[in-house]
Amino acid sequence: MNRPLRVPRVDNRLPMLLDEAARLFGSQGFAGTSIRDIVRRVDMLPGSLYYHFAAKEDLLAAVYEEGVRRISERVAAAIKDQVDPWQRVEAACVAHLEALLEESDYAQVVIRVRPSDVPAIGARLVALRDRYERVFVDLTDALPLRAGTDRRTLRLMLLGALNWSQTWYRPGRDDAAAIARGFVALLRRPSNQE
Amino acid sequence: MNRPLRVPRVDNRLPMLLDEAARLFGSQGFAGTSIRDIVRRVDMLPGSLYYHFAAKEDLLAAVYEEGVRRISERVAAAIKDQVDPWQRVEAACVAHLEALLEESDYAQVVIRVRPSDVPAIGARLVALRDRYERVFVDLTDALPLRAGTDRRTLRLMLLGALNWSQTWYRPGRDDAAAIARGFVALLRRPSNQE
DNA sequence: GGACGTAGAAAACAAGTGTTTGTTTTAGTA
DNA sequence: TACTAAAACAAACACTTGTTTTCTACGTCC
Repeated sequence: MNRPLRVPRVDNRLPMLLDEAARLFGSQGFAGTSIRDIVRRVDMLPGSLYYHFAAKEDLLAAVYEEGVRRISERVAAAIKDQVDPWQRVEAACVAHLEALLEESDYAQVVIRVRPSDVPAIGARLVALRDRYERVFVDLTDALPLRAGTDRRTLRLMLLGALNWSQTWYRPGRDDAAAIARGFVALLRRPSNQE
Repeated sequence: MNRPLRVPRVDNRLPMLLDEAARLFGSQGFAGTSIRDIVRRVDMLPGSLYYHFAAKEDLLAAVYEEGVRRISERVAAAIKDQVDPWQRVEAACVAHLEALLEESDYAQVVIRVRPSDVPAIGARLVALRDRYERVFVDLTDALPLRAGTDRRTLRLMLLGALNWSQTWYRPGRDDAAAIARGFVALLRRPSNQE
């Protein structure tokens, strides 16, 4: 009979390890971050990481998965109370961007790291990201749009603009929620004057 | 009297070297590409690269600069004949995206590589990119928009959506020009039905 | 109290990294 | 023919990379 109860030790540094990995993968990318970079701040030796993960890629997969979990959670909580389709989209975008820019290193990894950069687990990462973005498919499908408007294009434009903001956003100067609302407003209200 | 004319050799492989560097930096990033990766396909030895460039970063700088030059050229040619502000923006976006997705490996590098990933030349890269994007500042400033519309937000949204398309675009399935026109149309015409 | 799983330390491994150094080949010039 | 610069070769440099192996302290459970 196998043992269902595994008792973790109190001095377990795995959480710290994941946090640091998220911080570095998110800011320097996968190839730009070495295992020694990660373990250094956790006061661990390089080899010790391999007790928790079989390979560097698996560490990334764990961080990436946690990142998807955290964004999904934030977005789900944000749209829960909204009923108006446009307000639901706006709430989701604000939550997405706040998680991405101001809250979680884990979320940054999801946006920053390209699955194609890590062939060994690329398919897994794509599946995770697709599963998350399905929320936005539903949200944009519910929008009352003029006939002929391409909903896929609208969704790709919105998510693209949000995700790219990671490259120019500077904390203090910019405000994540304001940016997200600004993008949604541009799609919702006409900008032209014809 | 010294000789201003230096005759380059005919078997000079520098152009091939730059092409290959652009291809790899664009598809695998800076840290993800080794010097041996680059020189291999050009039938060169690692050390020979250092006759042309003092460091790996300088090779990237050369590729990046050429990338900016190529996109700028394409965009300038595209807007030259247009007079209507919205059509100028559309032409610029189509040219930007076609260069980025279908034409030039060099252009991909400009979008793919983050200046912060290469601290040694980061400031130079930022300056180059800023200089290019100034075209879009002028283009969006000329748009006839309703009072109160934030032009910076509009520009960041447009460029962000375009640049991010690099992550999901697949040749054959997608069409760069159509994507660009779709994005511009969403900003130009109202999508809602209020 | 012996067995066992946890969470690492310690040290090394082979392969790969950017780079340097001395030398060679090629070709135009005086 | 002698000289010089261009462009690369050949081989190594010191260091970093991801990973493996062996050993050890600690707590839990029968």
